[in-house]
Amino acid sequence: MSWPPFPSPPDLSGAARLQRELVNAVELNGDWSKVGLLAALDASIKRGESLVAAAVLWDVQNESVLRVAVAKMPPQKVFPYVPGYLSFREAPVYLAALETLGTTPDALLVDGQGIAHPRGLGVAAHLGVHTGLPSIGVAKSRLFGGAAGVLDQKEGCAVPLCSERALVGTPCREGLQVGWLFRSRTAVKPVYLSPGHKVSMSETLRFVASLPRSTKLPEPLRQAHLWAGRARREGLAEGLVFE
DNA sequence: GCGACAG
DNA sequence: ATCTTGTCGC
Repeated sequence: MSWPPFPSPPDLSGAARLQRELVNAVELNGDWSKVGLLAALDASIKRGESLVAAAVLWDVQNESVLRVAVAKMPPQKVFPYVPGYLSFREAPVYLAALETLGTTPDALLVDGQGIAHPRGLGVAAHLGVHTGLPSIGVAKSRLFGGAAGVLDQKEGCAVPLCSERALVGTPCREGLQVGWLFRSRTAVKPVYLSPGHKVSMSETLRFVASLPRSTKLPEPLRQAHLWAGRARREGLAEGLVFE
């Protein structure tokens, strides 16, 4: 559970170059039926303050939180938020939180896009390729792709999220599926699911739909969101903050 | 030039 | 992402 440091490009063109290079390493297949340990990742930040990340180790079988780790990164070291480049901002602190967890999970569930990204490499896909771990992205809003059809209001329903244009240098043509629009709760805004790494399109939906959820976010991510916010507001120290 | 734009 | 009051529904 020790990974290389996460690269921090000097500018956006350098970041885009890295994304176009790493997108070729993304693997869109894999069986998640035996994923027992899941790590859910989310971050919280307030202007001028540190970026705080929470990694929640989730027991898939028992649907419970096993452990929670918190990591922080000083504002000066935090890459600016630019749509399309979120991984350079959040992945470094996610990596630190994962190391603190002390256990390598079987897979990652990340707050953000997987391959449903302008260059095919959202934060979930990037983190998956960097760590070699299977990953799925769950985003609360759209970055790339359009819904193929009308999404039913009923919870559990889904419609494909398809590419609005071809992505040069990749097999992605216009119209190719890049994820799912998933209604986690009846009459609630849907979430955008997309494969990150080592997972197929169908497994992405099957796995997320199998997770318990009381709100639009699957429970592991909701917990990560709560802990990240709590850690930031209450100034919790870095390290294991639960179990 | 204009609109879109994860967190 | 963050902040915020009221409001609606189970």
